[in-house]
Amino acid sequence: MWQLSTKGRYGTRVMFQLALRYGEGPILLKNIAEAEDLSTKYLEHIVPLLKSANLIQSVRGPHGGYQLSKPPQEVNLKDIVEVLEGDIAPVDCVDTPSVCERTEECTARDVWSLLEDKIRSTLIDITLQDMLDMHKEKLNQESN
Amino acid sequence: MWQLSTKGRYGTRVMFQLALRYGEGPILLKNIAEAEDLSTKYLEHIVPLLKSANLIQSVRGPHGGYQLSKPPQEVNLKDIVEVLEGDIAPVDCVDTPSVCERTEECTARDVWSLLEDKIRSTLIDITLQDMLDMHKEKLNQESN
DNA sequence: TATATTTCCTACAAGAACGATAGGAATAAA
DNA sequence: TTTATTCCTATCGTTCTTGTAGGAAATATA
Repeated sequence: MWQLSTKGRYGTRVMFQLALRYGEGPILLKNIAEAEDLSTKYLEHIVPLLKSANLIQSVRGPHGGYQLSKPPQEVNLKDIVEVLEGDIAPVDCVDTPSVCERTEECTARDVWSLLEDKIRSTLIDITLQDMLDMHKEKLNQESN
Repeated sequence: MWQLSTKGRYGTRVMFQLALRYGEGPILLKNIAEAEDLSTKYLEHIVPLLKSANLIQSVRGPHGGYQLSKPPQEVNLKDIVEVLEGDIAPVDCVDTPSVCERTEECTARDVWSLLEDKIRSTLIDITLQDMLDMHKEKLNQESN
């Protein structure tokens, strides 16, 4: 396929929820799961990826939870997707030429490389703050 | 994952080979497989997708094979990838809102939709003729 | 210190997708 | 009638996906 797995999809939504509540201290994973209608137990499987990339911090025990390591305007989607899904490139040979002997002569690889550049720059251009702004804009339009 | 399957990768390379030999009549699948170092038997599984989308035509029996339905400059990568991999969108809910009840309020979906637009326009912009040109350019550079 | 709360870690598992291989039917040229 | 080729269907092992489950470790609070 050509699609994000639940890691990428759910993980992004977790980051969005943490951005919504940035500055409020640690947020319970249970609350995030409820807000996004996801399984807490499954999120426990995904969240460590975000933590190991230092995108979020955790606090254990009562009053614990998760919070962003950096303010929303300093976190972009490329960072998030990359840690959740692996390389951005649509084919392995773009980032890891050694997987195929034909990489040098392969014109197909060249176009996938072009595509990767576009995807990467698009994702870099979107920060969590942008998502917050989009969210706020949506709420405003609803009330009109 | 977030990557093209062999359908998308091999299928694109088949289209490239057919573009290389456009106008020469039907090309044997066996020859394409050899040129791209792929399994003929496996390509037999992929090629029908291209045919059902009318991107290529087939001729059965001796002197048979496959050829492009349209000249290389009229075939773009979006057409190819879409028929091989399905929807271009990185998540189902962008093209098929009914898969999730949260589509209207979901800001994550909004950004995936932005991403789809970029991917789609990038792929539309690249034709098989562009790939032929890139290939030719490469050969020229080699000989210098 | 005891308890409750929360993250963290590991194992398990059903189902789907992936990446083929295999055999033969249908078609058509020579 | 033979041969070349596409076409169709079945099968198969492996990996990935999408979870569930149970408990260990850490820590705030009473």
